[in-house]
Amino acid sequence: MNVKTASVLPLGGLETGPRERGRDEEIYRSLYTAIVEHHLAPGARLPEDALAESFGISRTGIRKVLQRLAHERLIELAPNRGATVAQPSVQEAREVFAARRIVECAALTEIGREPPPVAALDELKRIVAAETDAQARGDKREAIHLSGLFHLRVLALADNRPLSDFLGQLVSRTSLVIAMYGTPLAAGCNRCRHEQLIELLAAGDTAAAARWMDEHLREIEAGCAFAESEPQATDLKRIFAEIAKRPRSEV
Amino acid sequence: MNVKTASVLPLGGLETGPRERGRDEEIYRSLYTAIVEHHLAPGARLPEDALAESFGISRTGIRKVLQRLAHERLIELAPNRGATVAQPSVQEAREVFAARRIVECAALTEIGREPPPVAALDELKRIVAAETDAQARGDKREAIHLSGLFHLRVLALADNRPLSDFLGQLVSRTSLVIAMYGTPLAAGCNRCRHEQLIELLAAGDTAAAARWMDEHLREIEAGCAFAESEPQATDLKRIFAEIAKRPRSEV
DNA sequence: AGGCTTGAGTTTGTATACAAAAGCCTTTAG
DNA sequence: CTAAAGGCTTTTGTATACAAACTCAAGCCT
Repeated sequence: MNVKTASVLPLGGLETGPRERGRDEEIYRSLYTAIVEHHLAPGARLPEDALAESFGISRTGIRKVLQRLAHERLIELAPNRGATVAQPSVQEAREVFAARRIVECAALTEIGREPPPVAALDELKRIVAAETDAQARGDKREAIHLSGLFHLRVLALADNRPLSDFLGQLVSRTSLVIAMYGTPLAAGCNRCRHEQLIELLAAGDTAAAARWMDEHLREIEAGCAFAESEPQATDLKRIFAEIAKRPRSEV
Repeated sequence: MNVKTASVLPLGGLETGPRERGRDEEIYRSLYTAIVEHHLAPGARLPEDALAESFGISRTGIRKVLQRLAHERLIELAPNRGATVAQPSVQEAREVFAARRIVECAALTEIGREPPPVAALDELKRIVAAETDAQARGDKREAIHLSGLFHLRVLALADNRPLSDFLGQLVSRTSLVIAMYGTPLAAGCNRCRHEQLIELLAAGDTAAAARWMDEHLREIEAGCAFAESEPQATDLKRIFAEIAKRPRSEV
């Protein structure tokens, strides 16, 4: 989609800007990934200077990205205090799950009674397969990512952009909630489950699909141990260097 | 809520910054109001220079506000082209209505079976009364504003912050849709309708309330004539001067 | 005569500089 | 030895300057 030039340059790049457009989109992507994949723990401070240096641009560019993340509630922006990775409270966590139940279930009952196109179902099957594979390899991060992607692609069946964007936010925040309150075993039981939903969708039984989704989300929520967590120090440069060199699973 | 100092200063203020916090919140509010109350037509250009001069701050502060509005999809931010008031396409308009149906109806069925607290119902009645009054005076802008507020306060019964924020965005965008496609008579039939919903809520009949809401939103959508509209030139300074001196209805 | 190119003027993109606020550490007095 | 106060450092807030990109229009070439 974007240019994806060879911007893995020495990171201490001499020239001020490689002039490729979508540079800040790339920076946003890096920070986003770092947060939802738990490379940055909730509560971690994000000083503008450090970020600017890490990405080789000035604070001006960083602030734009930070404000976008703040609007998506992935970070918190306190006046004169700067940015920190958001730490959703227990109440916020429950509200995120409640919102997901409402949106995802309602959208599922709204989609037409006839089964979705086979191409869409095939894509869902591919995601589940990749999810199975990731779990077999013990790659927890990829598994969480693919689980979120599955929910997103299911909602895409409703063909409603505002709703899809909103669920994207909720899925991201769910990732934060799991970072704070999630138990390791909670993410494990998704595999078989997601396959069940595909079957219900293929059969065109939207009512059953909605009921299934409600139960599924309640199980995930129940798998969280809502207790407090503590912040931890992080070194930003190492984290982003690792993210940059990782292969990217298609969005 | 915020300090609300006497910041109606001569507008050509000599000192660089009055130092009151919430200054850009106030600027955001002005722009937001100008857009949703149709003082700024869809497609109107919003040059940073002109806005900066109008509000007496530099472009830096304006850009922050502009990015927030862009994220809420009230304006569109084209690279190297600047900001314009969003012009939702017909498809986007329909998606906004569809999203509202899904969210508002589902939230209504989710709220507890017992009737809401009397204080909440009283507030809704007050809003409807103000709405009736505004329509009697022929104050179309206030009527639209109060109609949106009514929907927002109804959803507040679900007590879910993410959902409320999302509906806030959808209501704003509905205002834009009406600016582009709305027929003058469409907004007129809301009065009696809103009273009906209060009765259903008071009776605790959430299923009927959800059905009512679905039909209500479909009627509003049906009241729109989905055809094209043309941009128009605007003088920013006069618009914001008028908004600043207008009395503000709460929230 | 029409389309393409080139130029000025305008608007946005980005960096940097400076000022204000918050945090932290030292120092001092009780 | 503790606690409060003061300055010092770090970090953010804001403006401004300069560079790049786009718009629009006039002129030139085909």
